[in-house]
Amino acid sequence: MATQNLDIPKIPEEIPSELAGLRMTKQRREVYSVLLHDKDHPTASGVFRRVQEGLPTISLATVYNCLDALVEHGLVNQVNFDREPSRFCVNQSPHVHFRDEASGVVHDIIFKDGCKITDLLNLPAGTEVTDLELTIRGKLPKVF
Amino acid sequence: MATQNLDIPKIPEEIPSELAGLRMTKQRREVYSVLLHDKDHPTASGVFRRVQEGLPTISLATVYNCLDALVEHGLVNQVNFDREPSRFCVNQSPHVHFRDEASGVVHDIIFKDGCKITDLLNLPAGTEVTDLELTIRGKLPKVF
DNA sequence: CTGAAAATTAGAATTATTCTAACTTCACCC
DNA sequence: GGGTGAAGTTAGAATAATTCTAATTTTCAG
Repeated sequence: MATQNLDIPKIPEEIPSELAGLRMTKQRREVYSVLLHDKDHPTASGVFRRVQEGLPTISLATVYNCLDALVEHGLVNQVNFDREPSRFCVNQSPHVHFRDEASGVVHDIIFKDGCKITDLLNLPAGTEVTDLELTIRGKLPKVF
Repeated sequence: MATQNLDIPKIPEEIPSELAGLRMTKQRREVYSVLLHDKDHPTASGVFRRVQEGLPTISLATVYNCLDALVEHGLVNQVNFDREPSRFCVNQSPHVHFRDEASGVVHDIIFKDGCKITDLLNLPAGTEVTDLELTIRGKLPKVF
């Protein structure tokens, strides 16, 4: 099942030796780099396959470790659709994930300016939201 | 003397023999009944444990089958938090799931009147939304 | 350089879920 | 009621994403 992104990504030339307090080992750098280049929400195995091209000796466990570390430090988002394998994308401006049922493609959807989802909800006053995940399934219009 | 109340059905006396086009076998009825009674988003194993009290011979596979059937027919919602085991609740008015990080408890949160989440999103005009899942993590205020 | 801490690795273990194949129950028709 | 085919249930095996373990390698501070 392929995925793709509606936005055109910009790729930083160089990843520094430390990011967000996370030491950038060559494995982590390669994993992060794969996600920066291919913004199509790959699974851990997908990342593994691509990273192997540059680092043939890397292990799947390391890919999981690296993804965990990157997610932990806020550099990467972990996206879950139902119980399917987790998918990963670089963390950008807040966005939600839309899966087109016809093609299976996952698109990033951004909010309209100034819109906050929690404004719509009857949350108790004073509730502190630390994380929020919205996934949508549907059909895109013909033109897409 | 034999006990006399073994086949008296639990809680909602009148779950009909068919619901939403789904034949209500005694296993499905019991699973549904558990979810109607305990609205705390149990996992499949949790449902299994509770259903066993009334139907000691039921198998875990059947619980999964029943939950699938109930979800398929729109009577039950399947809720996924990250990669944790799926949780289940009876389908009611549209709501989102809030997990309190302090207690781990999952709360149902309803929308404010007239609010539609898709109004906030830059979806291509004409996009048809078939399903939508919003999960939130956070901390409730002290008073809760 | 050296020792400790952190990271990586291969493979085993875990676990929620699905599959399989045999058995049972059900609904319908005679 | 009894026969029949479909639907549902069951126990146990299989699957697969992820995590764990224990051993090795790399990194960094002193």
